[in-house]
Parts: sequence; C-alpha cells; structure tokens
Amino acid sequence: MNNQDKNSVDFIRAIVREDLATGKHDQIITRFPPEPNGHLHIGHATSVCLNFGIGKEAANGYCNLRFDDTNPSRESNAFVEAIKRDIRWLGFDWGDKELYASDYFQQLYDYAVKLVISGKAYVDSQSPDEIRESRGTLTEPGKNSPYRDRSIEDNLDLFSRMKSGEFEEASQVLRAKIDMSSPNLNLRDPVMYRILRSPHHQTGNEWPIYPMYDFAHGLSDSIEGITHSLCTMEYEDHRPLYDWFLNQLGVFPSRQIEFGKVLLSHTILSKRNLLRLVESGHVDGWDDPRMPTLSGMRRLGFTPESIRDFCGRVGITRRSNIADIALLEHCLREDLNKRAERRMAVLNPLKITITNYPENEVEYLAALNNPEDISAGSREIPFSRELYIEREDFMEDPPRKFFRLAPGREIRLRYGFFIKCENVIKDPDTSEITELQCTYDPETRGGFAPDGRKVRATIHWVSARHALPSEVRLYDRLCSDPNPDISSAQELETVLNPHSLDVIKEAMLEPSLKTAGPGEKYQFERLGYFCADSEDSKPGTPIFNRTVTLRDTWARLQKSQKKSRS
RNA sequence: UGCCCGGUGGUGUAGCGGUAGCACUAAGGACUUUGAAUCCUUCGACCCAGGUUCGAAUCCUGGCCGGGCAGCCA
Repeated sequence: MNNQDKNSVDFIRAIVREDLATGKHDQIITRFPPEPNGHLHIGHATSVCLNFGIGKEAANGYCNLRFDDTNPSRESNAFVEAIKRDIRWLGFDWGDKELYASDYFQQLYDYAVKLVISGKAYVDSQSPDEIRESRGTLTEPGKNSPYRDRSIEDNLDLFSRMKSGEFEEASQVLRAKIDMSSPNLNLRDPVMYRILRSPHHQTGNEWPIYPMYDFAHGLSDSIEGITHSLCTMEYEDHRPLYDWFLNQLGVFPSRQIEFGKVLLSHTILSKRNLLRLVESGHVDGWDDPRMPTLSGMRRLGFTPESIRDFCGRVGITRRSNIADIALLEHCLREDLNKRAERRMAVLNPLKITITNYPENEVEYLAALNNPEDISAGSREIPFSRELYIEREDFMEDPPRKFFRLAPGREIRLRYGFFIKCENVIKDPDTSEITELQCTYDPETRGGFAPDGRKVRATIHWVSARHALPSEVRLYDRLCSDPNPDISSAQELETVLNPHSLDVIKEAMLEPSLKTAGPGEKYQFERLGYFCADSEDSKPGTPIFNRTVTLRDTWARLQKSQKKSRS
C-alpha cells in the first residue's frame, strides 16, 4: 500500500466527483461568499482556492463571487473593493458573476411572505431581551413566544408594515416557526428578518428590513443554482435550518458542506484581534507587511502562486488544524528561488580597503541574475578600492567552523576577486572594528583562481563609492509563540514578537537596485528575499521589505552551539 | 451534567478490513562562486478500552481529549 494514490482528493472533491458520476449534477457551481466587513486573510485563502478551484476544475463549472451583504450596519463598499482586489491578486476570476445577496432582497421578501402564508413564519413583537430569555439555554428548552400563534392575516399585515418602515428598530422581527424545544438552538424559531435603519451600500434606503444570514444564504445559493455550498464547520449546526428553508419553499436544493478552518502558527487570525492590532497601532494598518491579511502578505512580497501552493498542501478536511508557518515559508522560498533575480546588498556594512587596488580605478564585473535560470541573463557590478561587506562575515577570533573572513584568511568576493585580510583597524576608544585592510589577487577576477586553489567561503559585497544607501525593513513573524493564546491575553504585547520589525536606515545596496519599482522582488544573496515596498518607495529610492530569510544553516549551527555551551 | 463535529509522527495530510505513505520541520551527509538551491540518509504516528473478524487506523460500543453552538452577526 505504499504507492501514492494520485487520484486521492479531498472529501469535498470526492463528493463533487460522485455527483457528476451519478448524474446528480452535470454542472458544478460554487460560490465564495465574503461579508464586506473586513479584509481577507490567509485563512480565507483556503476557501477562495477551494471554491474557485472546484468551480474551475469541473467541466463547465464556475464559482460566483457573492457578497453576503445582509447587515448594512457594519459593511461598506471599501471592503467590497478590497476583497475583489485580493481575490483577483490570488489569481481567481468570477467573470460577470459579481453578485450580492442584496440583489435578491425582493425575491427573499417574497419567499418570506410565502412562509407566512403557509403558517411557517410569524411576526414576533417581543423585545430582544424577551426573545433571548425565551430561547432557553444549551441545556433547557425555550418557550413559545406569546405572538407565535398570530393569524396569518395579522402576520401578513405586520410583516408588510415592517417592510414599509412603520416600526422602530428592534420592535418587531419575523421568525420561522419551527421548534422552541429543539436541542439545536438554531431551530428555536430563528429570526428571519429584523428592522435596521442603516443605509445599505448597495440598496441605499430602499429597505428598512434585512434578512438574517440563515434565511438569506441558503436561498441565495438556491437562486444561483449553487450545487455545493462550502462553508466552515461552525455552520454545521445551521445545516438543518439551511435545508428547512429550501424544503419549505420547494426550491432548488443546494447542498451545504462544511470543512475545517485553517489556522496558521505564529500569527493571529481572528477578525477581532486583527482589528485590535490595527487600532492599537501595533501595526501600520490592514496592509502592514506583518499582517496575515492578503494585502499585508502582498506588500511583504508573497506571491499568489506560493499561497495557492500552500493551500493545496494543507488540504481540506473536517478537522480543526493549525498549519505550520514554516510550510508557508517553504512554499514561498521554493517559488521565489526559481523566479527572483539575485542582487547583492549589505545590511550591516563594514568597510574594507583593498590596499593593492589602484586609488581611482573602477572595473565592472559580470554577475548572474539568477543561477537557477540562465535565461535571466547577467548584469555588471562595479568594483573599486573601497568596499562594504557584512559585519557578520568577519570575525577577529573565529570559532571552529566559521569559514568566512578572518585575519590572514583568504576568501572570495562573489563574482569578484579573492581577498585576504591583512590588517584590522579599530576605534582606539571603543575598540570597535572600523575597517579591514585587505589585499586582492588580480589573477582571480570573476572569482576563479587559475592555480586552482580553493577558499572556504564566498561572501557578498558592494562597492562603497557606488552603493545605494537605502532603508531596509526586516520583518519577522508576528508572534513568537506558535499558538498565541490571545483569548486570555489582555495585552497584545504579551504575544507579539518584539522583533517583528527591525528597520535598517542605511543599508548599502548594489547600484542596479536604484531603479527597482514598487513590488519588485529580489533575492539579496545570502540574506533572503526582499520586495520593494509598494507604499513608501520613491522613484530612485526604493525601500525594501524582507519577505523571508534564506534557510540559514550557519545561524542554526550557532544557536545550537550556544545552547550546548550554556 | 444538552446537541453537533473531530482525534494517524512536532505540524499538515493519505489510507475506507489485509498492520502506515507523502510533504513540511528536525538531525546527519554529499555537492557548492549564495553555509542558499539540489541530492542522499536518519529520527518519528494510528487517543484509550472493549467488541465484531482469520485479520481493525479503517466497522460497533463506551470512555478520554479537542473544537463549535445560547446575536434582531456572518
């Protein structure tokens, strides 16, 4: 049984496959139904990929984008636009199927009237408090409303007066007449319509009453002919109600199927806490590169391909799960490794002088843009007497296994020359190293030694005179804890990674980076993947965000050495 | 002590009656003009207890653990 079953699909695709095979459906229609009251995040990406993915895979299938806009008091058009942008960016397309539950308000109202006429719905004039009290609890049944047995005529009259705006908010509701003693709370005469005076972003002031989710959602699905209505597990208890409305009305029976939400380690995903982050100023807004929102991830430098790959690898099940952010990062690196052009940049510069290199000379050396993709070509980088290298790449007293530059040691400058450290210059007061004096071997141009001698290390560098000083923002995971417990954390600070952002005001970049446009992605060799910030970069002075580091075996080695020493 | 769902290595997932596969992670090694990438190796799991069966991760029962549900939110 050790052969990979290539036909293995998630349980939802298995159902779809079966429905096609049995002829239950000859066309598959799904929908992605965001409420326009927040931003999409990585958790939503699973659902986007699932719904649009299935819509795309099935023969002549498709997926509607339907905004679930039944609560005007907390929704807005700005969210509609942001959500559309994010889905498009992720790589999905809804054709002309940009739909709104509000498109069906009249139809939904007519359905409600039908239920009133058939004695399955009634207007309840209890206060919200009374309704809540009579609903019962998890362990006790509810009690019937005193208005439950109003005549159909009275109900019709009252409901139409609700619609014409005669009543105050919260004074009346329309409820389905089901069973106040049901063990499923959703079936205890759920509210179908309430009175809301907020203007609606799509329908303006046309309606004073709005349908509740349970009533609107399934019927909207049915109206659109949705065959498989996919949602997360918390709606499972709503399924009997979903089916009840469709059955009572005898309309197209869309099928609701639930799947488990995907959480991500080392971050926060709940709408409430994301909002807290933004409002408290811990992050810079919904698109702060630390945010797990799609807009934040886009700004950080994520590619849509990597996110889709991640969603596919995590898969779909009915279990609750927390995916490891390391998997997301892996998907990103894998994608960027083959696509991002390489550049050199020194984050923490240490000046070196090549003492045997002529004072005013400059020469240009060819560097591969992407060793993984020769078609990416090459570029020329200037070399001169004074250079910057990474401070971390030199140690005066190197430990075992440190292969980089050290006194008397020869290493290679990438695409440059072999250099040897001859002298270390320090600040006499602080004894901080201020400069290294090195010699180079002109015979090693391009990094090859004609005599065949080897060096242990190759490091990156930038010509001091030609370097582009630039701001670089080093982002890291939002939370230090893999599974931050924010339910009990009063202070967000207790779960946030204090080093989620370190700003380097003056990193030294290779000059070719001067023209990097917003959103352009590069690998800074030996450091990581970086993306020109789309908000704060100016023409000629890009600001770079570190999207993700390279895997760093040396850093890990150091860490474990430190640990074993202490 | 209500109803519903779930429980396979650290994480995610496959397996659907013939005793566990894949990916990520981790550890080691090869290679290397990125301590990257690539390649190879290794560690590592069926929640528990009964039952059915020649045979159970798969079916049944009970328990334990985790999640969801008491908005005129979605």
